[in-house]
Amino acid sequence: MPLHESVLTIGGVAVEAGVNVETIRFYQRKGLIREPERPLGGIRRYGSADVDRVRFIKSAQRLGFSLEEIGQLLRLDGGMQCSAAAQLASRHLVNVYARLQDLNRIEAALTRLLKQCARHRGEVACPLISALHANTNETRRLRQKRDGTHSSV
Amino acid sequence: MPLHESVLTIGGVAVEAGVNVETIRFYQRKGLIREPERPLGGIRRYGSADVDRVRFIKSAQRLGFSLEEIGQLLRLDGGMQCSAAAQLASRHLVNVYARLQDLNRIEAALTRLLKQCARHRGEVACPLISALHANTNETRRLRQKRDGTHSSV
DNA sequence: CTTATGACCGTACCCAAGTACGGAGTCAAC
DNA sequence: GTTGACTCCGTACTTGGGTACGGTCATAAG
Repeated sequence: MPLHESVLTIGGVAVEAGVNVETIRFYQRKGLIREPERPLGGIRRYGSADVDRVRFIKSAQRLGFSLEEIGQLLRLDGGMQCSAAAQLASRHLVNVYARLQDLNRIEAALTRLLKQCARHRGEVACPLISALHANTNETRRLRQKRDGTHSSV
Repeated sequence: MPLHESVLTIGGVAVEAGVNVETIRFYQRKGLIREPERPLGGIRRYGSADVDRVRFIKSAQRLGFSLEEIGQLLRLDGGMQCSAAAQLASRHLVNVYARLQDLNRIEAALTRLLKQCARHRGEVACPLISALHANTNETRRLRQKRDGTHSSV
């Protein structure tokens, strides 16, 4: 692995990293990746470090980090700021737990409704749809007690 | 429950349904809720059916349906089209499962990384960050075999 | 009668994470 | 020495789900 083998064009980086050229430009505008010097009137050249950086971003995105958060991680990188990175990650983990809980509730509700739907097929009104309506009434009843308007499913 | 008690203003509907006035207008523009006749030069009046409809939309959103899908559900409503609604819901359920799987993987990855981070505190490079880098290499290796560019975390 | 609050309406703006476009310049191959 | 592919750059557009603004009208209370 030679140091600083600046040999790729932006299109090459895009192919290597599996993203669109425009995406790379976009990341540059966001300050997430560097913009190499341009040999007067020439074309910018990139190295494998740049490709890695794009891949880093994509990996972090798969972990659910936003570009904003990824920017923070990148600023920490290199300085082995373990505790800062860990803090970021655990803050993010809290989010993940919340979304997980939401989705589990949604999954349970949908599954239950679908079962009811299958049982009552053809009779009366669709349980799925009336459940959505029923829910609205439940919300109303709830609102009369404590007014916070954040009923759950 | 009187039929057609058109007594609320748009602001009243908004309060009753716990949403912003602008949100109601927005739903009207999207064709999700009706726009009552306007008594020449007067103010539109709404009934509790309209409030229910907004609540229906919000309930369905909590189940993760998009406004597009909700529009379909609303068009089914009233006609006890159970199987069509069920089909919509089960298609949606597939999405939910996929997202759930993603989130579970993310949760596992983050937890593992955080543990490593805690163990190696202060030594060498941050495991969290270097794990993301390592991942980029894994991606590269994968890409050489089958080119689909959808590596998992 | 006046004033305040709210309805009406169109349009513009917000966020994130890109994608698309168009004109000009560069580079390599044939 | 020209063609074709690619780069550069700025700007505008996209999607989803709204929110905000600003001017004009309507309605109710005092």
